[in-house]
Amino acid sequence: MQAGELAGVLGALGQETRLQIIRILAPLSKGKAPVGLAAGQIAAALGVSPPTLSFHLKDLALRKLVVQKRRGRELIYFANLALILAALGEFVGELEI
Amino acid sequence: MQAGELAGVLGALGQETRLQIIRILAPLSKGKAPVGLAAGQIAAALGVSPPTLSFHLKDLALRKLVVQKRRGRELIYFANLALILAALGEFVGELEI
DNA sequence: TTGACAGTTCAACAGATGTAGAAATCTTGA
DNA sequence: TCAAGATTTCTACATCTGTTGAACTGTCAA
Repeated sequence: MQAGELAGVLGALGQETRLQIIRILAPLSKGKAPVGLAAGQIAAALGVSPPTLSFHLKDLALRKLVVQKRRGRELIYFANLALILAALGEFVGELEI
Repeated sequence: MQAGELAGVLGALGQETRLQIIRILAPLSKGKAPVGLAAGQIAAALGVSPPTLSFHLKDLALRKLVVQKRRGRELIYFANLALILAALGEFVGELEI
């Protein structure tokens, strides 16, 4: 993890809407066959407008905290749990030493 | 952990200056006899002005991520590692389920 | 090819945030 | 009591952030 990168990850997760996005995607992003969730469904579930959701998804995707996959005309999003857990785990380890 | 509280903790840590405060305090805030660090020394170590440091310490103290103790005319700060690790641990647990 | 759907990008804006200088507060040592 | 030190609070300001409506892009179905 680069210097300054951890603050970026924590900051990205430290915003209510983005944290909710990760929380709703998490259980749908693991196991043998992750299913993910379409952008529109995330927006509906969270009660935010499409542009607002897209703004946050872009931020999360830039930091690779989510990944997207097209399915027809929908864009399916998945949480990158491996990266998130690695970042948090590294930080926890640093604090515990 | 209350709803919305986790985002607050992550957000507080997701700012370079505040994250550095926690990082510099962490090793000085544990063990049998935590020593902590005076506000002025933190400011000097981080290269930020006293008002700026105070602004961030207030934010961290409000969320109980740091605690203070007076020693003469200095205010010694300690990271509340138990709380930070509990919050991160709870979140990690939620993502891993 | 075209109409509708899904999502993003653009433009604009209010409000929040981070910072530093100046002033105020609190504590101690003489 | 008083001067100096340590830190906070006040004030001001530039920048960043989150949100929205409007416009745009890409995809599919008929």
